[in-house]
Amino acid sequence: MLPLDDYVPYLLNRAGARIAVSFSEAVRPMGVTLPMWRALAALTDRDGQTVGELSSRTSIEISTLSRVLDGLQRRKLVERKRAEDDARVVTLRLTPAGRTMVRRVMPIAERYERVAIAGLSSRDVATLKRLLRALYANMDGLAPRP
Amino acid sequence: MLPLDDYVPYLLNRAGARIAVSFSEAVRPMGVTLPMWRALAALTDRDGQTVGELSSRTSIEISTLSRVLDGLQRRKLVERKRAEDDARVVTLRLTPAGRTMVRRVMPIAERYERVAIAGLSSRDVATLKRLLRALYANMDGLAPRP
DNA sequence: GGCATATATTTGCATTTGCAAATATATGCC
DNA sequence: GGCATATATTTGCAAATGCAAATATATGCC
Repeated sequence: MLPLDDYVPYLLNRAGARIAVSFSEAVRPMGVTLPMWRALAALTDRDGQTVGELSSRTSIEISTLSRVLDGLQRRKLVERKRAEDDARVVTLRLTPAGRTMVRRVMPIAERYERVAIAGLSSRDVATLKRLLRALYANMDGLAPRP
Repeated sequence: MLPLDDYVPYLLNRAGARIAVSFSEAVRPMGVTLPMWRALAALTDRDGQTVGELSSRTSIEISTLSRVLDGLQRRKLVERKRAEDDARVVTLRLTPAGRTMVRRVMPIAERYERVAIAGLSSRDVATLKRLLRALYANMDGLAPRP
């Protein structure tokens, strides 16, 4: 039997959790949480996503995301608007303040990326990203059925 | 600026969270949660650890772990005992029922390991483990100061 | 057009979490 | 030995989470 710290799922969660805790602490002074940052970053990638799209993209559970959006909206970083073509969906847009916040937090995110991969060759980094995507995809079939 | 899904911290959390959710679901019928399983597995590696040791080893926050242990003790899978030499610490031991539970859950854990790394060469798996350990170590300096 | 069914989002509620305070014991110093 | 300080664990409490139910809107069929 493998010791706990030879299991990929454990190693993965352990590393992920540590980075998450550390990054959260770093951005707290700016008044954003990690899920908030994920939402802001994903909206920077593509503005005007719906709540459902953003949920898939960020892997934030949709009811949790709804409340994260409450916070972002209250702080006027994000705008919610019922879509014109399909009023079941709500589209999300960064406000100018939201974009400013992204510009302020981005350097921290980049610093954490750099710290995380410090000492790894760029080849290693490429491999790591590839493997993490593969792992995620591998779990597709086993995810809770909708 | 990188899109969200090129950031290592994001890829890491995403993959880790998906495996965690899926595994949790798989072991729920046996009445164990993921943190419970981690504790049981770590105690299988080495019996008689203290609560603090187990907390570091599993990366479960110590007050959370204390409550996880409440559950494991209530279900008679783990025994708590004040250490004889230093009565500040509590040592933890698997009961026979605890060992039985480990034997029952182990195949599921092994299946998840296999599914996670499906399609990866054994070289890739070795690389992945090495990189995940490196990442974890890299965050050492940035972790919240004690 | 009106009703039944489908999809998207939010809200209610119970559970889990983590920090900080409380408790228990140990060690060092007088 | 007794008190001050240090270490280990548990408990109180508030915040975050996820599931399921409630709400809002759409679509298909008659």
